[in-house]
Amino acid sequence: MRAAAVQFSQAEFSEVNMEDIAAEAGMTGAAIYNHFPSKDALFIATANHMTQINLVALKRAIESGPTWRSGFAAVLALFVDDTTGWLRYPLLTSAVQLKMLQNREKFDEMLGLRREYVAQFEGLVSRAVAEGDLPADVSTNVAAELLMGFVFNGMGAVMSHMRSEREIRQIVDTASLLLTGSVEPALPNKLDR
Amino acid sequence: MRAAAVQFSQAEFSEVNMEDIAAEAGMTGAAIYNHFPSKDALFIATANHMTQINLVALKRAIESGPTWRSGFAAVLALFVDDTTGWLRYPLLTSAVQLKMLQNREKFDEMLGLRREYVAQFEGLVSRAVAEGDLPADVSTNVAAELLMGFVFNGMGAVMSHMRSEREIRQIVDTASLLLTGSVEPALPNKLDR
DNA sequence: GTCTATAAGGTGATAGAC
DNA sequence: GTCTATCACCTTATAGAC
Repeated sequence: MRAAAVQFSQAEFSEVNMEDIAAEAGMTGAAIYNHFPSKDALFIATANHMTQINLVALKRAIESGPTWRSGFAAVLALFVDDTTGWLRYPLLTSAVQLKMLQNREKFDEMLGLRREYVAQFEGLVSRAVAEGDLPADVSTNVAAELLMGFVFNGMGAVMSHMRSEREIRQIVDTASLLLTGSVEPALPNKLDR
Repeated sequence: MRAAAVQFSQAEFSEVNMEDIAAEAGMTGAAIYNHFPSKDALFIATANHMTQINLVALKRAIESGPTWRSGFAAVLALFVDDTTGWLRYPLLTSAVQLKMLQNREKFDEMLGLRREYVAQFEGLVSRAVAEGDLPADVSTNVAAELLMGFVFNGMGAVMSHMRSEREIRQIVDTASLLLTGSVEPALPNKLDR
């Protein structure tokens, strides 16, 4: 699945062939079929694995801060260290979204995970409203979808162009500035190390 | 090119075949080769066309407002009416970015256009600094890349899930709220109608 | 400028030996 | 569980009639 993630994050689904993935994993294409019944199944298993692992980190980060700002800063901080080892595949994340829209049946588990992501961001938005940083009449769902899109798709797109550690830290700090109005250090995360 | 844009915005490059595009345009696959020498060339021509048209609208929108907030609001307002007719292809935009990263030589014209987009957003950021809404030590380039990513990739991803006119208006208003702190009506644009 | 027919090349998946 | 060999299918692109 790691080899698949690497390949699927560098080219679109149809352009990645089983030989490429197998080579990355040190075997031949046919051997993959001892572990996954099809290319589709490998893609879905990999995407679900990545999404599940990152969901746990997302939940912990959001719960870690006393204010919505610090919680959100902790979410952004995940990308600096790639805490889970599965956060640096933004193009794979986009590919999953595209295929999910095209084929909702095959991606029912992914759709459930996506709803959990949105729920996490909805919690963040609710806290921002309670703390007086967003008006009470904001649509919690739309604001949550947007925050999630800003982080995973927007920031992800920028990180595709700028990949050095220094640049990623700058991207994260600037995103925090644009979205929360300040660069708040993600203290709880740092204590984890 | 319109037919190609429709198809390329609904599935990834390799999953769209020439017959699909031709059918959308009312011909057979072979006929396309009287207009474009290859599938790649058709994709690039379509992407460049879309990008150029939207760049003109982006420039006008950014220049239209007295403050950076109103300029940015005008940019967001473009998506409500799809002023150019070429703004509702967010998945095509993402696909272009992926292929551009993979094959920089073939996309040299697109890379030039992308730099012009960034320059437009850099102007917006500079004005925000001058107006005291962003600190002077912000990286103009990174902030501009992020704003662009938030709008085209972040908001685009949300619009892929919510496509009704009402939802798009709500997405745009909420994005304005999250990124500028207020929902500012894009007056100059409205006067254009 | 569009069509039908087809060549040429690549890929997912399977069979069967080890 | 991995390999080699191969099948079956699909797609881009071209040839040549109209």
